[in-house]
Amino acid sequence: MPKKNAARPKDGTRTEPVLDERKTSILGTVVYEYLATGEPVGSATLTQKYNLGISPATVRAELASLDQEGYLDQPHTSAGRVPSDLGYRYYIDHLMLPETLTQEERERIHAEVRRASHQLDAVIDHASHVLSNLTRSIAFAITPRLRSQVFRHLELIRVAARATHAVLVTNLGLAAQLTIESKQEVDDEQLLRAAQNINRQFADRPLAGIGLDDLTSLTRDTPLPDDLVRAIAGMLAENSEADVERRLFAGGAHNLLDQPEFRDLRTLRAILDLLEEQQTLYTLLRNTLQAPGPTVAIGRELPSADMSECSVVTVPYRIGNRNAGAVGILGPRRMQYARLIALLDCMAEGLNELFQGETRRDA
Amino acid sequence: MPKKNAARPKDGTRTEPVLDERKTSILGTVVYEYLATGEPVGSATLTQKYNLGISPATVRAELASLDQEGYLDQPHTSAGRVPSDLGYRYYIDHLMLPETLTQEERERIHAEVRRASHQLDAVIDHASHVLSNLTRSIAFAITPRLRSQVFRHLELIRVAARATHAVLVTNLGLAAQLTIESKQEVDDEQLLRAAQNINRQFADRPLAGIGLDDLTSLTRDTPLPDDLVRAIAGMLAENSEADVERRLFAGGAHNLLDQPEFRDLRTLRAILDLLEEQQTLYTLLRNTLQAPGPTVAIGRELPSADMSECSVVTVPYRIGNRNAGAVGILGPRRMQYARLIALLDCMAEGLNELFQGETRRDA
DNA sequence: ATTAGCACTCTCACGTGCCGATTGCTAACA
DNA sequence: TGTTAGCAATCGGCACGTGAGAGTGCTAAT
Repeated sequence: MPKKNAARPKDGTRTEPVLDERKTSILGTVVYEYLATGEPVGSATLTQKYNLGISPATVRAELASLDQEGYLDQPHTSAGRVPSDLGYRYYIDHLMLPETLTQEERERIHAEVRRASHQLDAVIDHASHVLSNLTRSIAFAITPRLRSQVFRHLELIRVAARATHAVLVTNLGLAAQLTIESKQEVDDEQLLRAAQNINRQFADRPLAGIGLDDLTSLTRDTPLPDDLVRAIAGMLAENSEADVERRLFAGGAHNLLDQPEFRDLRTLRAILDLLEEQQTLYTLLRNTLQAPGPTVAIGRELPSADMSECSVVTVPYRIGNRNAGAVGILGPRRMQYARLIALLDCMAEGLNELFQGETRRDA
Repeated sequence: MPKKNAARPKDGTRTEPVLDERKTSILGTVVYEYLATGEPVGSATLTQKYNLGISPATVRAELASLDQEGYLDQPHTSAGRVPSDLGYRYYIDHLMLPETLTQEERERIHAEVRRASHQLDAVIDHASHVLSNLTRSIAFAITPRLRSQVFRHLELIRVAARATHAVLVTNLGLAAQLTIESKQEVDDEQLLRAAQNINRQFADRPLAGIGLDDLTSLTRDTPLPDDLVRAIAGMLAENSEADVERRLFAGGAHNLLDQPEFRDLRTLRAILDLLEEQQTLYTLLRNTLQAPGPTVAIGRELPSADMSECSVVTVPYRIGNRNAGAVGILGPRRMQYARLIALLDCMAEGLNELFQGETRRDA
């Protein structure tokens, strides 16, 4: 048998193509069939529904081999085979045909994205809802990093002698909020003058270009406490220690109830916990933010053991040329990867266009 | 038998006390026992565990009577009795003993409320999380009405020729956002001057006292389009047509998975839908906002048929002397009403104190 | 190397029968 | 007349057994 392991380089590939042609074909068919039906696939089904040119017995031998190599799993002795994490991985990296949406679908998604276009939170929220309905999975998204936005206004509010509330408004209308505790006391007058200075100096400047130097020089004549200035700078630069976390939107849990994978209440509960806790999903999106395109994580590839029955597909969106945020979906491992990737890509593209417009208007 | 239907007036009472003493006693015992065990209550249990002074046969007769009058239900022929909506209602209105929390519990709750005290959204979010864990139910809450807060700053951002984004900052740090479409075009200069005027005029004024008159007189010399001014006024006055909806925080769905009532996936799904949709819960809280104390709605008393297996307890919280928002919990009808009411009361009290402090500081 | 045949294994659905819990009824009783 | 004891009847739930169906792995033949 000729081994056609063409070493086509591919982004995000984690497995080398090491299976011979026949194994490849059988693995691909098993995954395809299982994605379609949800039933474990046996040798009979394979030979009857697909023209493989070999007998069930041979298929069985190959299945046993793929099983042993870790690409397939067997729910129980007398059941067919089901793809393992590795099997899905191989399928996605080497076998899957990219799906293209119809023009109508693309336009509908783009139209949906534009609908709530004037409010940033609403855009991201709406996008995740649309995705959730479209994919019948959990969809989640984070708002753009501040550094991809343009400074508009900073409001400093004294909430207590040593506590200041900072509200940041950008070109996209986002109001990032942060409460800062300072060691020294501040009064309204100080805050007002500092805010005036900051606003005058930074008006319409991209946040990416504002550093601590700018701030300290600015507030030299309005002596705010050092730690307060540093916190404000941290907020603008979106440092991780300043916990100005971008908001995470997640929804669509009810879609999971349809999936047989979640009949088990324990896994369902784990996923609901995950949604409430937010941190895990947030980190997940943040980590894939620098990826050039869609990222897929399958089962135990995911950071939490609670998600071992799930897969996550994420894709970043851009503002201008800068990756700014990301959207993703969380569903059972048995998901229509090709279609979901296409949908997510389309959604990201819609967001890109939307934000492209926003920045152009400001440039 | 003497009928001691003392007509004690009570807030929120919807049923008259019409049952004789023995029926009352039996109904109360059934509810009490069912709340404790979750098992349908039969005549044997009642006579053995509680000293009623009558025989099982007599109890059976009374149970049958209460059943026929609608206070009790029977899951199936050979099962004990379970309280109906009406039964719970009667219990809550006439039989339930108010529960008082221990000093330690009260202080822990108050401490929790104060923990995230400097950011309004965080306060409400945190409160609902605490409640959710404490009650092992779904907890939800809405942020305070604008009219109970004090104007701090209004920022007007031009997002398109005919679209303006308004960000309102109050003494509590809340940034209400609203995108306004106007018929005429506006430019940055107009918006800037209008915002300056508004901010100068309204600084530190209670939002409750700001009306359309104030606004129109203000913007007379900075001619913004009429509809834009009206929209801003609507935003400040929090008119319903300006959909500056206060945010709803809801969480704790995973708690429901423990409850046997939600083993049925359909009802679970309905509740998850409800949480995502938000409008129903929002309206629920809004409608009970003017109540003087806790409000209980049981099963079919609730506005949605999907909640027929649930009960909701809500309680408003105040800023100063004004009802400003509300917190609530949603759980199975079989809930520890007395305890939950005490917890909610305590939580509301904590919020009251917190906000009382906020306003005093501003006054 | 491939294939047909076959025995084996395992799950699932279904039917059965029994147990326990509870009721409503009736007749006796205070 | 209200209360009680006794009793037959009803029903849900559980354990058990059984049989069908699906699919495998092995072996021997091609």
